[in-house]
Amino acid sequence: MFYTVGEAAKRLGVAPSTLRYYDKEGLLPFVERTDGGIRMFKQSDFEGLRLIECLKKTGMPLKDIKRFMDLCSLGDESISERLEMIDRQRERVLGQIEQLKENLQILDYKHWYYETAKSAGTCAVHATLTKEDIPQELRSARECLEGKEARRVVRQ
Amino acid sequence: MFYTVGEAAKRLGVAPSTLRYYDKEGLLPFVERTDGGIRMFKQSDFEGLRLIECLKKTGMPLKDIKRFMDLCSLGDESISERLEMIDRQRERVLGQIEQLKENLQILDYKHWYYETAKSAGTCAVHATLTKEDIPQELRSARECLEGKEARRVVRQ
DNA sequence: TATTGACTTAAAGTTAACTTTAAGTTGTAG
DNA sequence: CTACAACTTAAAGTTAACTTTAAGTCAATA
Repeated sequence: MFYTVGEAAKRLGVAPSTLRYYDKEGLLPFVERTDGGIRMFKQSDFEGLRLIECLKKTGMPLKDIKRFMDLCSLGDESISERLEMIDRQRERVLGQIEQLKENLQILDYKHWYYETAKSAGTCAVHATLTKEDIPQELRSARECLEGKEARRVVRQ
Repeated sequence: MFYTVGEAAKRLGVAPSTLRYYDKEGLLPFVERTDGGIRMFKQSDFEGLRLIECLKKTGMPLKDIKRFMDLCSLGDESISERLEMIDRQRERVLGQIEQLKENLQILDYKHWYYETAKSAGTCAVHATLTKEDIPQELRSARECLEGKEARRVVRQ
């Protein structure tokens, strides 16, 4: 069972032009053609496409994804290097999640800030509040916004 | 105590040209100038800059950040709308974290895949493995890669 | 007061990742 | 066999977010 570029694109939720572009950039060396030159996406091609999707959604640039695909074409010689690329990407994703969680805390603080201001009818209410009025779990985000430098305690 | 654009940029870990660009785009309406036209970043400006950083790192486009800054300039009238923007961004971040976690599972599966192939010296080893050989927690990621459509069971 | 490094702006250049356009080809349905 | 929708490529266009360049100004130090 085969898919044309349009059908494959629909199944993946991307534009056909995107798949053609990826192919042109060398990300899809596994896609075969009819004698007439029409791309035929096989069932097994979607595994590669889903990995590309995964790498792209975790921020890997297309040229690095191409590098990975090139390694795949090299066969068993390149297993270690592919593993290294995967591991580096895993580390990056862990870092991204951490950073998003930190930024989420700032947004949580801002949510509280504007909820409070909305109730009071004015942002000026925050001048009347003390540290203790800030919900416990939002205080560190508040300090981050205040721009307290992460202090490094150095003892000699 | 004031900072020039270069000092502020260093403190924030960005290029001075970036801050000038943000200013030109209207993201920094709060930054004042000397008579000679030199930007003077005050301590309190850094709170705005850190919020911009937060919104940017969570994927908000600059034009939306500008919109938020414009709302801030409007004063208490715009509290509700600012709250809505913050809440929408929080939702987006929660979604981003979820998506990263899903993609992390795929990378975890690929890590196992290549670790196993590396030990065996060939990717062909995976043809000899059954579902049961795949670590429990990696099976759903594997199925995702295989591209099983999320099946909707419709009973009449 | 002269030097000098950091500042200013406007405008052009860069990069990634597509998307669109134009001109032509393929392959299926009637 | 013809029509027509969907395919093909190459090349140009788009967008966001900067960065670089060029020409000039500011302000702290010798």
